Amino acid sequence: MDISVDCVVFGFDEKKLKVLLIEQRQPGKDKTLPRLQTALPGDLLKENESLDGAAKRVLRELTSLKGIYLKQFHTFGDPMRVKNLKDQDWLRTFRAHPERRVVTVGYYSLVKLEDYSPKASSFAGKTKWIDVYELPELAFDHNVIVEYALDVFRHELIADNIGFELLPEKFTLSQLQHLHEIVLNKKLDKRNFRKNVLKLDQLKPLNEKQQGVLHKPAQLFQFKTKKKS
Amino acid sequence: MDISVDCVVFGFDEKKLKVLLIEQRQPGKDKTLPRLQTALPGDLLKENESLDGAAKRVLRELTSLKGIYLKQFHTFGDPMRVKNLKDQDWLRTFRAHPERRVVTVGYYSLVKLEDYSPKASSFAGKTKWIDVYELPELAFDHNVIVEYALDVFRHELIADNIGFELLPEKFTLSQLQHLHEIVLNKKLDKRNFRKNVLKLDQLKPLNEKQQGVLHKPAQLFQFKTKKKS
DNA sequence: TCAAAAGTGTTGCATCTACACCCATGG
DNA sequence: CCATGGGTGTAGATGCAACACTTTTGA
Repeated sequence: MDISVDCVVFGFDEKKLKVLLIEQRQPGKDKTLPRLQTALPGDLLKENESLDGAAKRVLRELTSLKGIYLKQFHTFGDPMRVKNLKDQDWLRTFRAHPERRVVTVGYYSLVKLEDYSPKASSFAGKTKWIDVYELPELAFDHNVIVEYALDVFRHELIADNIGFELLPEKFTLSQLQHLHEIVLNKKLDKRNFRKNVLKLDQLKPLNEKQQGVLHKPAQLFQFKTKKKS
Repeated sequence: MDISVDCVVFGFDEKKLKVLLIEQRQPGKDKTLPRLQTALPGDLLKENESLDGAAKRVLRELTSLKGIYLKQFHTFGDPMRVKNLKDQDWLRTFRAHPERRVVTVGYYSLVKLEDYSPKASSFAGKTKWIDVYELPELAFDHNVIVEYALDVFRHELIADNIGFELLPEKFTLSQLQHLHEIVLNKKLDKRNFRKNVLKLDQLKPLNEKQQGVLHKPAQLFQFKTKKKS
């Protein structure tokens, strides 16, 4: 039995909440056409690696960012989760033991898109940001895993206001609010949102304003400091 | 690499919050004295078993109760978690591959003590209920696992009022309140507690009162119905 | 009649929601 | 000077915490 980690990497581009996916053209075998496989980044756990370590490694292979928000949220162990035909065909192209059962530990991660640049080196396939609300069919049970991650993320966004993990280093309150609105899928009141988020005392106003916008430039803020939970 | 599940089974006896543990005398090897090993119930995942299935099986082997509250809460994968000496000695007494690394998926469970009766058949060792606030040193990282479980349980007790899962079928509001007080480790106001818990509309008052108590007998309640989350 | 826990409402305070107008900037 | 989003305060409603006395039963 194998163990893997899969990472649901969320990013935010001012309009959409996105998930980082790996797209790979599956070589056509015999008469069948090549299929496009889309999957979460993940990998088998190495012999001397912790779970968190494996998740970090997977992230490092995707991007060179450090200090990214990363959290284990659930473990998926259906005995059949990697057994269906198209997934098996695909696994055979790169796994030593494609037929083995795999239990996977799900992590979700929040990255600042402004800093993100894909690392070409690793992950043979191409990485792609895809709107979380418009996901294609993914490999294995990865659609389920993303839904689960999103669910947990929403709860933690409300409870811990971790939204700024998805925004640039310096951001405006409107950006933060838009993010919340998209993740939670509902409109929020501007004045109330600002009161609430400022009361949490996690944001530091900067002596700096937005530049080059065609309206009144907004105050920029910065995330104060890691909070202990 | 192996995968196991470990179950943190909580029970409540009107005074204390307890955890069900397995106690086994570890045969002394050579000159050393026999040691007492205390551990969470758990087992390796079988080839065709889901994680939830394995957790249920472990529970079934402890007790004949069905329909018990059971929830996955975290997965523990430190590469060294089963490697220390005393744990290795013990593992050698019953594991086919004691040296193998084990990643374990933690479940916690709530059982009604009134219905509980230990199943002698399985788990060679003896089962024991131990106060969660006075745990001895447990095998592996089981102390950490219990702490984690307790933490999650507290949050879910507040959020979902799952307390009645630990009480007899019929219970009084005072019993429920005492349970909350012990789990959360703080005193609660009687009137407010009753208002709150009744507002949730999960309890059905019965046409029945406590019997044989030397004070005004209390109204009995029953948990209404499984709520969907 | 005593002891022991059951049961019950109200008030003040804090929090949340709903809501509309002026401001600063770039074009 | 116009368009665009930025920024701000309040009143009313709601929710929550604090608090004390009467009731019922068994002994």
